[in-house]
Amino acid sequence: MGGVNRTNVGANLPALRSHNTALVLDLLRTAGGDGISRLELAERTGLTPQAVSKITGRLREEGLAAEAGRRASTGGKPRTVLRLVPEAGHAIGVHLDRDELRAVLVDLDGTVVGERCLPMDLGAGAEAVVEGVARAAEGLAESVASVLGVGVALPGPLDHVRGVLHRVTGFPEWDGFPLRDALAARLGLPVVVDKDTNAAALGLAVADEGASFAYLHLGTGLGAGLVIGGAVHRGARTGAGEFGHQVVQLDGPVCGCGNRGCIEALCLGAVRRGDVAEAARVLGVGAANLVGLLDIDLVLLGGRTVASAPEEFVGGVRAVLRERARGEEPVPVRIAPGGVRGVAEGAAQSLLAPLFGRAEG
Amino acid sequence: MGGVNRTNVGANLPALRSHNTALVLDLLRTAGGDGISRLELAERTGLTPQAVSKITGRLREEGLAAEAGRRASTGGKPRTVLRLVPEAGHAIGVHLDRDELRAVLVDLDGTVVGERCLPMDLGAGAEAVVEGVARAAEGLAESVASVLGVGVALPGPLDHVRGVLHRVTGFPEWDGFPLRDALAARLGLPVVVDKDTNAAALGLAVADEGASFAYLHLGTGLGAGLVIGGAVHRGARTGAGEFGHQVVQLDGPVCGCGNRGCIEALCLGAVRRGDVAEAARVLGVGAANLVGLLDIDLVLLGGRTVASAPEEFVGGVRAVLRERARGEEPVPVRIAPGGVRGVAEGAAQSLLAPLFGRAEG
DNA sequence: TGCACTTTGGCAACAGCGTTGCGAAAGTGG
DNA sequence: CCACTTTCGCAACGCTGTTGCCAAAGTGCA
Repeated sequence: MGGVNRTNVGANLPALRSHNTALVLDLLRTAGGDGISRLELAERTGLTPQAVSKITGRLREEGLAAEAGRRASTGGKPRTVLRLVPEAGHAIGVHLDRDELRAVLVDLDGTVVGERCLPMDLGAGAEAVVEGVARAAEGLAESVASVLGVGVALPGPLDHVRGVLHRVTGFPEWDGFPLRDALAARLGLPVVVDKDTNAAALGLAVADEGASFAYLHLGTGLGAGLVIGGAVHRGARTGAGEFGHQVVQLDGPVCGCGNRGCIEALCLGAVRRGDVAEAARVLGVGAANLVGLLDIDLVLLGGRTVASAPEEFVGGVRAVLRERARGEEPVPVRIAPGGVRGVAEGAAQSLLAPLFGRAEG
Repeated sequence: MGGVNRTNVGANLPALRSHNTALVLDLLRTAGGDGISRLELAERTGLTPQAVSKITGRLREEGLAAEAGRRASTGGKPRTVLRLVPEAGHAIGVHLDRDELRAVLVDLDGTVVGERCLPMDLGAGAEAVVEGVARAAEGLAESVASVLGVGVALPGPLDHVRGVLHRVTGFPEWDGFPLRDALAARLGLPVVVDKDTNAAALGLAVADEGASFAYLHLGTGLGAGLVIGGAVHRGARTGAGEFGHQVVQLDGPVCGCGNRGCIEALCLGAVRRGDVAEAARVLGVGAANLVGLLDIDLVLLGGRTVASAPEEFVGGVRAVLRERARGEEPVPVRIAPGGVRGVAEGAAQSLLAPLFGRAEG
């Protein structure tokens, strides 16, 4: 995690403070509108009530937290409920898809408070696209006092750390383009670039803290976002989640990637033939492989193709997982919530994540 | 990490102190016999030289670290080299295989300073096996002042957190046996139970700090130990690493697990037919799937079957990975160092790991 | 041989973290 | 109305890494 977590770096007092502050903010966020009391925060964090009081005191001074009524008494002074002040900060998330641009403005709570959607050809060239994204972001940012930054999600492999695109599938002219720096220079704001499936996974990870799950996205291609222990796993070269080109059929039909028997080729081939049941079965075999390998606790499905026959896909994948579980409780399969805005919302979350101690995987 | 890392728990001063201490100890360990100076420790940890001096001062008082000569001067006072005192602590690692028991005594450095190996039938019943392990451990512990604990590694699924066995493959009588508690009660020492592949992976992870790799073990079965970011990934139910029953051949030959087209069935089938090249190719396809999914940076091979034809297996797996890399630098494939003692050594490391801030994945 | 300079690393004072001790505030229940 | 419970802030505290400073221990040139 960001401050003190999972790193081989020394910790000092400021790091300790920001770690605990982020922890409290995260609990305030997940508590949502119901709020949470100081003593509950103390129990959940393991800190003493006094430490929580100091931390929440600072947060209230900064305007990030506020008192919000009180609980019923249990025989003594009733607990004061605290809540996050969502309007204290905003972030912009942009989903650059092949044919459209969708930008959302979210508050600290993750609630969408503004949205723009316009047609956009990814092949129109870097300058035009950067300008389009910048205009959309500026338009959204106008309505609020300050914006933490802009998260951009798009298909294809890229370098998440340096914010450089590799080979956006079907658009070779983007190869090597430093999207993050170009956009950051144009907007004067922090920018984070991420793969669309990872952004979607991050958005989904906000709800279930500490969970491990896979988000399988079946649209014009097939990809996955992996969340392990609450953090998006991107791998050493940000290339993790290459789910579509997992081989599940030795010497099977040739795939566009050059290999044989990739899930993507088999799955989309079946869809093209109208055999949704077979597509779901192949997807299920891949999902079962993934579940077995990583021992995750949830599989979420999304993407246009899945959306066209959600129940068949969920049912088909679920059947394979149940069969493989051999009597034990199978891993649940669900449609990913969030719909068409999921990727853009997740992209915005990549800016909010550090604030809540959810660092890079 | 243990104290402050990757957890949603609050941190206080003692946690901060133990985190930094563990960090310094870990650097002292990886420096090995060469030692490391205070200023290098400061650079590597990001702490100030003064903080490092205080920490190493405490370690020297406790006998865990010592001065070991000095570096050449660069124009001023030469740096004093510090090193870990390996004899300051020991741990015992036990590898319970189907037909033999191997126990090692290692010091803080991980060096094996004692070993016992005896035939042992896993089917001889819980009491007999526990007693055998206990005697071996006691025999090894005699020679040193104090032992941190005992790590036991064995095949088959188990609950690493609670130390309870599930279904040791081929030995149904072990189902549900609380091995950790039984052994801890018998020995009066902390005990950790782990799957053999995970223990081997942990042992290998000690060398490469922060690395992500997969250890593929091909013996009488096929399993994997996954190390992600320096920590062994066991998954929610300690079931991660089910590599052998990844399906890579839809509707392929039936496997012992009931599915069709599992890597294990295909791979061992080929070995049985004497077709090592095909076995290596199948293993390579599985490895490539894994590399693509997790974007790891290394594949290590081990186990009796691999050891019988190491170059063919490494070459075969490497060929598949190179083909899939499509021109980019392929992920390296190597034989896992450690040999027959690797699992036992890794089991011992699970006791040492917390001391060096390497916590449970 | 001596002196200027560089580098290491310990001593002491310090700021800031969560913790502890304690008491005021704000309820319930007889 | 009073005893009791529970919440929560103030103040003092212990301990962390940090900073300022200086002694120690080398090199290199005159």
